[in-house]
Amino acid sequence: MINDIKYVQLTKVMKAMAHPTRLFILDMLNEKEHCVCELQEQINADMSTISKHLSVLRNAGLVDSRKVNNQVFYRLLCPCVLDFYTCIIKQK
Amino acid sequence: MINDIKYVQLTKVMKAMAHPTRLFILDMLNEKEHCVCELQEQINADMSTISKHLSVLRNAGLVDSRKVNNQVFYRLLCPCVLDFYTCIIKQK
DNA sequence: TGGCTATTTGGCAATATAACCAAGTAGCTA
DNA sequence: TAGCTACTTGGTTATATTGCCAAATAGCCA
Repeated sequence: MINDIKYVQLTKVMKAMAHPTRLFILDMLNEKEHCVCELQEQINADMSTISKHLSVLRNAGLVDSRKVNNQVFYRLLCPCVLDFYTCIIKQK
Repeated sequence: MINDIKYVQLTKVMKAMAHPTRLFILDMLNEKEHCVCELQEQINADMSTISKHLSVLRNAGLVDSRKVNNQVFYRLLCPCVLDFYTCIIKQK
């Protein structure tokens, strides 16, 4: 019951979103795709830290990436996750 | 920007939901309010563990509780969070 | 009051997460 | 090829989360 695929998958997505930097990245990617260095301009952290956050999001299936020359562009796969923002904020 | 109240609150809610047992509890509470011992019947864990999960959910503002005699009944405050389930599952 | 049930809290050990630095890889461009 | 830029990966340390047991609290009921 509690070990249903459903809960395992949902937990993975929730964990991926349970960090302010990653929520911020999702917001940025909702607007348009961005490369890692564009994300870094807005986020005060080491590029390796941002790269690791991105790989958490990708493992959860929330984003995808494509390489263009020596840059890597990330895009949001699941814009529905952002509807959640308004749902939560409204409650407060 | 990244330290906006928005992201802090959202992160709190996401962290609260980022555990299979807590997602399962939210599902159970969506059906109707339940006391801790009813939850325990469905969850293979120590009651103290379940109680701690419930306090995480309460701190995030997702559930509320009321005492009836020597039982404590929990109810879902924010049913909108469950819409998220279908959003995610649909993607897969 | 004493004992029972339901629940919460404290403490601890195991595990997971996060951030940085350093080093590695890949694709330019000179 | 050498050096540069963009990014990822490995390693380490600090911090947070989880789950159990034991003990505390609260409300019955005899």
